[in-house]
Amino acid sequence: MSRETIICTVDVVLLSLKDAALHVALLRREHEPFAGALALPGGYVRADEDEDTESAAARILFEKTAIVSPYLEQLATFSGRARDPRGWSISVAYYALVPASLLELEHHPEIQLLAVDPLKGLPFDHRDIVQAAVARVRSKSSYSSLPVFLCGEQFTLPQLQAVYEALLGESINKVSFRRKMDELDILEPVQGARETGRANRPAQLYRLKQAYRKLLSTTDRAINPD
Amino acid sequence: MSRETIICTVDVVLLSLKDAALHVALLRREHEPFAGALALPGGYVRADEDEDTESAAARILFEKTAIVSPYLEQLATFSGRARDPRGWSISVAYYALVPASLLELEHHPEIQLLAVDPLKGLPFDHRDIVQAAVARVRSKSSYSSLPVFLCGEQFTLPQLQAVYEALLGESINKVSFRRKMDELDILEPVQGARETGRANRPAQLYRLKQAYRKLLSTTDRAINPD
DNA sequence: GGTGTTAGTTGAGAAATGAATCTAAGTGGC
DNA sequence: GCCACTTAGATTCATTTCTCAACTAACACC
Repeated sequence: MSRETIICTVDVVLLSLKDAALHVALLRREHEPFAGALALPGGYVRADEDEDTESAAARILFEKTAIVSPYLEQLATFSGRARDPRGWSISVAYYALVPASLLELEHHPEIQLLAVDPLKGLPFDHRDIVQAAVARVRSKSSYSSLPVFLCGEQFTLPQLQAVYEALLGESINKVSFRRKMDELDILEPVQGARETGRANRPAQLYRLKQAYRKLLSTTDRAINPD
Repeated sequence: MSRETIICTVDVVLLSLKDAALHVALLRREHEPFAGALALPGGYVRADEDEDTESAAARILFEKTAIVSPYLEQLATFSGRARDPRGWSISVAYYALVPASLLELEHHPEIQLLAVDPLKGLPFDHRDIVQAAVARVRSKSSYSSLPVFLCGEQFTLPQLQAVYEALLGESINKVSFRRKMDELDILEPVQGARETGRANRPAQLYRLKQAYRKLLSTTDRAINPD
């Protein structure tokens, strides 16, 4: 290996909300180092197969979890000698947001969901990577529409507010929240659809407007992490 | 070259303010491809020499321009087949902010400063990278202390406000600006030091508080691009 | 000492925010 | 069928925050 040639990997931080707390999806490693340990899904970037690192991330996430995330964004690149016992390495980290319904245990028995808050015991620098992803998601949550990707296809405003509150760790004023959602102008009511099965007034169901449903290009989003 | 082995480079977007407009520092390429064209300073990451990609960026910036930037932050990683005629490649991009005084032409004759606003004719995907850096700087300018790194060691509040206004492209209310600076609590007046040499009331000189003068760690900043 | 120019502060009016209240729309008890 | 209960969603209004303009301050120059 020439001195300018390097092994490049990607790691994916797959986040979801469970019991009103952020959880990260981890898999048991099959190979050394750290065989048997819980770690982020990751793998090698293949210049001959992958269009770029984002498609490498999507490929690896799908190969390892069979999940196609509606939101996948580049987080940062981690490099150095300390992060892997085998020596200097580089990894482009991505983070993905999926609704809890996509991670139901019966369909994905290999995925372990771990709360991100007291997070410990991860191999490599995966704890740093997860914390970076969590910080980014929480930071963007205060002024963007990011959290809608943690909800399912359709959701009510009270549900969405609860998601924001879980991420930000504080309660939000109902009027302010609805005003902000109105300003963002990214939601549309699902005509005629209301919540069902509760013993009180059912809430209006909303969904992301079509224009925001498909992913923006990676660079657009990586650049304006806000 | 095995299929999982890749050439990894870094590119540095060195930004400064000249004539109230953002400019990017470019160098003439010595080698093919695009020999002779103006391009971002960049080079190979060397696993045997560089601690990580950030120190690679600092090393390359210094080797090519003799500049040590007080602010250097990871921007994003660009990859794919289209960005380099030689084939699939990957580059970790960093951006740096320096005061105009550090770029005076007599000391750096090899550096060409180009306004970032109508930016065209750059090789590779360097235009995308510069635009990403500019978008990031502008975006962070609205709520952070980033722009102080475009000023010199000491500066007055009216000078700093002019820098913010140049970046944001709009005028800022004087009271709001001073209130925000006060809240940020990152500046301290230089005792006894005031602006000199103008025919009116001289302004108080300020500087970044010591705690903010040294760089934070890359990951800290890359994670919270806000 | 007066004048012009820019620094920095003050205060009134406008706008945004947030807590409490009120009305609406369902279910279930009786 | 009517009433009580619960939660959705709108409204009200006090409070805070922002904005603009005017005002005072400090210097150089004439």
